[in-house]
Amino acid sequence: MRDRSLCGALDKTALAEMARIGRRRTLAAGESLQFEGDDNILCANVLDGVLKLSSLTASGGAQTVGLLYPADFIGRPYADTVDHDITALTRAEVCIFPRAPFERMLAQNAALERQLLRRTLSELERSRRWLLFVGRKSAGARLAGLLIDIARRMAQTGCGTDFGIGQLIQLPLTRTEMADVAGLTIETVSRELGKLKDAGAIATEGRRGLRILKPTALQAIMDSE
Amino acid sequence: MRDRSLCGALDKTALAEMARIGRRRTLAAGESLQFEGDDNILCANVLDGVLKLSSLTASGGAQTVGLLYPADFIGRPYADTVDHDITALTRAEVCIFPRAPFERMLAQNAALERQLLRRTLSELERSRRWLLFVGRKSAGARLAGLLIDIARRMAQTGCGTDFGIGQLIQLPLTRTEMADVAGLTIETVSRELGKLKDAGAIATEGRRGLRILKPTALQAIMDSE
DNA sequence: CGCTCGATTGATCGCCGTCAAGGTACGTGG
DNA sequence: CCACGTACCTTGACGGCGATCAATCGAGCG
Repeated sequence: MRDRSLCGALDKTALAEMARIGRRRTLAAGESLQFEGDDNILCANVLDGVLKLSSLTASGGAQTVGLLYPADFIGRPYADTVDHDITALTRAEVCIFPRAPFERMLAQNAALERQLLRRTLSELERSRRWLLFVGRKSAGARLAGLLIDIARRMAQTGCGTDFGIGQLIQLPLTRTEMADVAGLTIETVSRELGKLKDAGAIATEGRRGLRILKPTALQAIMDSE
Repeated sequence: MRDRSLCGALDKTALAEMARIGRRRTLAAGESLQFEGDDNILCANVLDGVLKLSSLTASGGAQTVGLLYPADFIGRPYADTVDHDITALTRAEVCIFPRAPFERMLAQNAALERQLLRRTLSELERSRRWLLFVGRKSAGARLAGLLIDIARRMAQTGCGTDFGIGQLIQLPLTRTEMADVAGLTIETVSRELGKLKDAGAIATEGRRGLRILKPTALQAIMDSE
């Protein structure tokens, strides 16, 4: 896993330095690493589990603006305050770096900085693609897109295999959390999941089990409108 | 302006190198610099004018995922293909760098790379904040937010002043383009602008003239729901 | 002055949010 | 192992916001 994370860019001494300033922390599901508005004092790497990046709106509703999987980077170097809440969706493990020494490492290690730049660029791209979804697509399409994205990421994380047809996936999100990502309500999520089941595109197993039975059908729904 | 752009990070020899590989180009309003799916062969800096980053949906509708103002950076180093159309909204001037030599410069110039990293991080943050808007806010709130954002950016660009009450702003977007940014239809944009006028928050002058008469009222609408 | 494209205004419809009532998974304790 | 309770999820009825369809208006240009 190390080679997919930031640390893939590092040589031996840099790795040692990284290990020196970092410390592991385990988060329980629902536990938050930081809140919007906090002083920005840390960066981190996700080692295990899934976390969300979210903001609260005035009316109490939440909008999740990103999901974080193993090997993803957390934090925003050079900023003074934190822009979003970061909360563990599942039990999660992260490797935390205090921001100041981390920035010092960045300054001294061009390879690390380049890696972070690449990562940030592709995160920006992800965010923009999702913006298109939320801005223009129907509830069904958004949900299909979310499921496909989750399935892909979980498969990568799990064991490097592509996600196979009918394989059981453990969803890292509750219905409420899926609604927060997609910009929908929990009721709509439930109904649209029902439709996807009726269409035979997916099957559910308990609250968090999911099987994708017809990837192409699901993709078609995602692309439609 | 140079000190707000990427080039602010450069020393004299680097600036000369940059000038050597870059070439200016003028775009007419509506002209595109690149299209989604193209080979990724260029990066650029916006010198003047406003451009949009957009994607087309299956049904022909467009979603604009970002606006680009003077000093903003265009392009995605390290990627093979282009993710979005880039189109000039107004007559615009850009400074184009072929991607390969630009990446070579990045590799040799840590300060330039750091500057680009900072820029990308804040662009990611902008994108996520807008995601929250599009995901959760009413049509009126989205439009108010868009107007405030445009006013701020245009004021910065224009002459460094904060945007004053009642000052005339030339909108760089048509109604259709505003709709594409906000994820609305042109009719809804028109109606919501009407409401904002009725409320005395703004005044319009011809198609593209805008005055913000009550910034606080506008901000309240933006924050509401 | 007239033409054309963009903007406005009106009428109607449908998706999805809201409110409300069960129903089901899953953990806890007997 | 089963009963129970709670939190999560599903399902239904209804209403409103914004999309869609359609007609008119008006600005800006030749």
